[in-house]
Amino acid sequence: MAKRGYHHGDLRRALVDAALNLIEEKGPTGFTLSEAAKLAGVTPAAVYRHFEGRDDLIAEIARQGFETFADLMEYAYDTGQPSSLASFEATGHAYLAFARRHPGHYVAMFESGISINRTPELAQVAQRAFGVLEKAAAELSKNIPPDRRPPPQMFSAHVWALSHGVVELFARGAPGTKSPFPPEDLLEAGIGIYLRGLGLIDRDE
Amino acid sequence: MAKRGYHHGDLRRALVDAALNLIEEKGPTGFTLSEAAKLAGVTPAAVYRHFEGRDDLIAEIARQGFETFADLMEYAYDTGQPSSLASFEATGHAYLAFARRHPGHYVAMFESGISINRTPELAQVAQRAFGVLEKAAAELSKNIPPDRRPPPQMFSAHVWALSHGVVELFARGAPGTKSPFPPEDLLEAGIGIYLRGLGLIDRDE
DNA sequence: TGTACATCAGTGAACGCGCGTTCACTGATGTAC
DNA sequence: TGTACATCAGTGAACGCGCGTTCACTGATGTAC
Repeated sequence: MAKRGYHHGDLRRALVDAALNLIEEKGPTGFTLSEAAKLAGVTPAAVYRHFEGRDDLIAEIARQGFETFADLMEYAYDTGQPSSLASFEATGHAYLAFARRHPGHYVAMFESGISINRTPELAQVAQRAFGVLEKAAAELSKNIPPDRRPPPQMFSAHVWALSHGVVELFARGAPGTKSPFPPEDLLEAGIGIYLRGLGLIDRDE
Repeated sequence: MAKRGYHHGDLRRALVDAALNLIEEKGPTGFTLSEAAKLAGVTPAAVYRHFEGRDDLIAEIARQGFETFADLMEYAYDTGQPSSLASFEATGHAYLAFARRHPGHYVAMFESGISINRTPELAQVAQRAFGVLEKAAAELSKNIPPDRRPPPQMFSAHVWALSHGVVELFARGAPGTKSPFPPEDLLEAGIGIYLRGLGLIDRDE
């Protein structure tokens, strides 16, 4: 058995894990401080030794989520280099992969209602994540003739919106809104068509 | 003053309006039955004369929302006829216009957690709305050579996802996630690039 | 037109519940000597 | 090695709150005669 600290060992982490499970199961609304504490085998009051309160716990989950998210995006970007096209496509895949593999984090980040500017630390790590997408978009856009080149921020926004929409509508157990296509295929095809529209992929490719 | 019914006149409608205002202001979480009743100038218990409970009230709001949404989509579609391209683009605009003009309805429909299959009536009206988009996509796709034509359901899914993503990320007062572009422009440009990618708009147009 | 009656929308009090948060405390762990 | 002490993570009881929902009721409105 791993070394334990004072009493519980690593309650902070245990609370984060418990809260993640609850968020995954019941959505951001279904999560309560008390239940997370109970899941971690601890009194609700104990939570206050590690977090300022409910919102602080959610914010910490979001922060960890953005951290992982940014790492994945950066890794994907590097994987695609030196091709700016491959890098761009890889970040798109990474987005969806993150949402699938870390649904609780994703919810805490985008649906929990906590502000991305809640703390400077949170804002910074979120910016790191989005920065990767923007960088990939900026480099890719250099391949477009200047006269028909949309602002790179615009087209990273497009990819982000498409990815987010696919996640929300089709990648979740969202009741009643099922697609006949796997979300991965849907997103990949969508980005492919989009890039063709920008003239970045050959029409017959 | 308009004719009043028994006591309140039209409490059912007043409750829906009150709930809509609350949802717009505070999100789906912030809405409570008691507060909606209070806003309508009535005791919480009175709500049960008109709705089975909290969820039933939300579902009714979603139903009305889908009704309006479907009407707008159909109107937009008709406006674009006989050009399938114009019809398709018009439904895209209608999507965003609806989300902007009826934010409370939009939230009740897509973010409240109520299932689209809660009642057959709700499922039916939702299907009517999405059916317009699918029809527009199907007609448009006839202009694409069969060998490079993606399934029309796929491409209505793309437009839906892009629209939803733009709404969620950029069209709302979502804290911290602002785009330097108006959501309308963002969506229009995105759909334009996408249609170019499908070969439905000339590259130089 | 006036009276007696039926209807039923809305009242007001009450309920049980779980929430987030506070507080003085306890007792296991780590540390100094 | 053993003892006295300090630390502080977690306890347990309590709080005030607003929630959704129920119930017997009341009294304004509509209707029959």
